[in-house]
Amino acid sequence: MRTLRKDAQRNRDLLVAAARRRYAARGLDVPLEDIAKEAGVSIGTLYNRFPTRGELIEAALACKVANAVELAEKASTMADPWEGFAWFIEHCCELQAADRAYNELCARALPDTPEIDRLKARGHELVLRIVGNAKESGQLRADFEEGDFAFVVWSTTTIINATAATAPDAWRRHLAFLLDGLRADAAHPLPGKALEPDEVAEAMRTLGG
Amino acid sequence: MRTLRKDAQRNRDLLVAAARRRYAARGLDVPLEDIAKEAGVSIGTLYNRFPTRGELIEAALACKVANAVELAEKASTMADPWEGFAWFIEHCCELQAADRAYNELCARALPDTPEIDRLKARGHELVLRIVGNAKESGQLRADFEEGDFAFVVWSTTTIINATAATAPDAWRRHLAFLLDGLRADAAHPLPGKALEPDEVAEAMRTLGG
DNA sequence: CATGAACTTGAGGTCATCCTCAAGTTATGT
DNA sequence: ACATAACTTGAGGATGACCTCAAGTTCATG
Repeated sequence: MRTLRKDAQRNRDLLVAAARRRYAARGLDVPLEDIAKEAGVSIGTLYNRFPTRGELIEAALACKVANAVELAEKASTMADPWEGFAWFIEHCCELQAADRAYNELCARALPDTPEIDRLKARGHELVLRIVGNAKESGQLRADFEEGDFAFVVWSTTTIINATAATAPDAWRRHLAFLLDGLRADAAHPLPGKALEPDEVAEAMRTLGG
Repeated sequence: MRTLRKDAQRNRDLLVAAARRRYAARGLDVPLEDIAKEAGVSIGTLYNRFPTRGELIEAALACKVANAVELAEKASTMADPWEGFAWFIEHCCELQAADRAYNELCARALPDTPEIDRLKARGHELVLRIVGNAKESGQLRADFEEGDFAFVVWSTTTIINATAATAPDAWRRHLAFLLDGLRADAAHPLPGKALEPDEVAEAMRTLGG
């Protein structure tokens, strides 16, 4: 990608910032014309910089994904593995609660750019480690698998959306119930088997379309 | 409501049946023209019978709500209170999994007609009883409240949507984790306090709009 | 400066869905 | 069988979002 002319770069920055604000407030389906207006730029300019919807979403939100990966980095090195596991989940949910766009992203897939792929691979690796540590320490139930992780996040998305306006911390209560069910000493036999990583990816694609 | 002319009644029935099919397959946002076409009737006729979107949704789906209330009736009289509680939740989730429209209804509010109000009141009463019984028997944790019930249902909606195509029973695994966390012997202290019934209603309104 | 390439602009074409209404059709009661 | 109220129809106006492009403007470079 060649470097942009100064005015073009400025407009691009304005657009990304505007997109972040509108996405956070109204979700990923906000009309593109709203974003252009918020940026103080014409709709044509938006299309010049971001020919497809996905490119703008990625420019606006890739940093949020990086953010989540940082959380995972930290969680994976915490002294108490259960604390690391629970802390990571809690902070993922906080990200969702703070930003409607991120909430929707948890249930849609981002476009596959090299940058996103790298983040995904790293996140994947870290989740494996976090889950593995917590199981080894005997605190996380042994039948919890990596594929169950997506469920934990998905399980709070509707709650967060529903209660954002009236009781923005309500999801914490639900999460506490669920975490209690994930402790080793709570375990009862499970029905079915966990999803494989590619099944999780496929499921996200389903939701997006 | 006066009785309809014979042809009008027939068209109404066709419309309701068509709406059920389209809603179940594609969700509540399916275009009205699709429903009219599926019913083999013009769009004008649809508007004659159902001047507002809500009226058609109600005509098509009130029976599903009645269905859920029947489940609650049965659950509330089951011999083992924990079984009743878990059985009811499981079957609510099955309803969601079988019908995309019902899934969406769990997170939107139905219009308030006398019929719906009656069902809601009865459902409310039965949930109180189911939860009360399970707590009294010492199987359900004592800090679970009626307002937490909505969370249990909401927690599966995204999972059900995401996995409907690829792993239609995956939600059962998640629900098993959560139920383990709801057993009395799993209880750890909870953050925050439960939602009041009016807060739940308000939250549903938020999601719908 | 001057010139061309890069960039911006917004009116307007396209599309999908919503909803209405004037004209035509059908059921129903006498 | 007839009159009339009830009903159906589908073309088309209204809306809102998408996306394009020809004309105008600004930047960067010699």
